[in-house]
Amino acid sequence: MKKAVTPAQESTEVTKVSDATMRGFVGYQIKRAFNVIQDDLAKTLKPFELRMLTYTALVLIVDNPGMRQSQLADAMDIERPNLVVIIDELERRELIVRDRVPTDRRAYALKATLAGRRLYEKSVAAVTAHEERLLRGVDKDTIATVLAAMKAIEKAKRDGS
Amino acid sequence: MKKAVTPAQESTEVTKVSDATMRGFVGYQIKRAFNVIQDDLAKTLKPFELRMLTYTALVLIVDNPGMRQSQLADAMDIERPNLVVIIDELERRELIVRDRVPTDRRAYALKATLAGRRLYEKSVAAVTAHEERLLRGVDKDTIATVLAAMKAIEKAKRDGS
DNA sequence: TATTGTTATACTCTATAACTATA
DNA sequence: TATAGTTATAGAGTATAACAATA
Repeated sequence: MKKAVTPAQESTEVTKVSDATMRGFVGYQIKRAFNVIQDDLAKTLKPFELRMLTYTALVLIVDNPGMRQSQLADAMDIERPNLVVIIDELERRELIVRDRVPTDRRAYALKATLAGRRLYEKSVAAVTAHEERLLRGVDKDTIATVLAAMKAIEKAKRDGS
Repeated sequence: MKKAVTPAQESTEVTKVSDATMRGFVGYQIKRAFNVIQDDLAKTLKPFELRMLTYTALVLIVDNPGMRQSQLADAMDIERPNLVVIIDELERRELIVRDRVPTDRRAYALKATLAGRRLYEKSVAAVTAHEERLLRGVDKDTIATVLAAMKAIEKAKRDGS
């Protein structure tokens, strides 16, 4: 939720910033873009009282009913303890339920309620619109290329460690 | 710094997770890749006692001597108050100095010290190697496409607000 | 009045260790 | 012993309001 640059800051005597050095710093540019996305997404999800993490969890649970928390944490690439509060929040709002798994009483099978599925429908539509807004000016092929590159980065990590 | 998936988690009866729904969620994939980058970068910078933010600030100051804090915050897309602690840390380590601007005694001109420039040289080399490692498997053209897409997302934000 | 840098503060995300109950 | 989920906690990033000094 950053404010726009003020005119006063734009017109100074100092060298225009550093495209030269930072151009090669891919992580820096991805961070900046991610901040923009995260910021706009937060605004988009606010009317639904969801955040990126609660939204992602809800979508994954609706699409994969019966999923366990450890599987969901793995899918979301977050630690189990951090997922607990997310699931707590969705359960408290009665968007999902924790069902005990009969064959393994340690685990929960996560399922969306009707209210959860309804919020899912509305919020997915809003997020789709949000992404179309931010990605206008980026054609379909480019988006596919970006997604492939993001997966390649994840893969490099898996292979390297 | 996530651990690898255990074999036990990989072989379950639950549907393999949801590429179908999440594929369209570009922000989700960028977030995952950014987490990987951030994580690997943190390890890369640890020997230099730098983090992504302190590294970025150091690089920008070395390349743009005389920059003011408000300009740097703007370049880094963070709020002024959050930059203060970053600059404090770099100054405490004597990597940069805050010089009063004679023509505007409210502002500081930020400049790197010799030690700062030396750390810059070493850390930039390490970060370059880190990015080559993570981006092996992504060709030059694709990287250029990704960078252009990231800038387009930033632009969409600027135009939209 | 407005801007630069600052302090204080609060919220979110992330990560680890240690616990419980089950397996 | 190991795993699923939990609790407690700490570190880092981000955002806003309010202040002093200066313009």
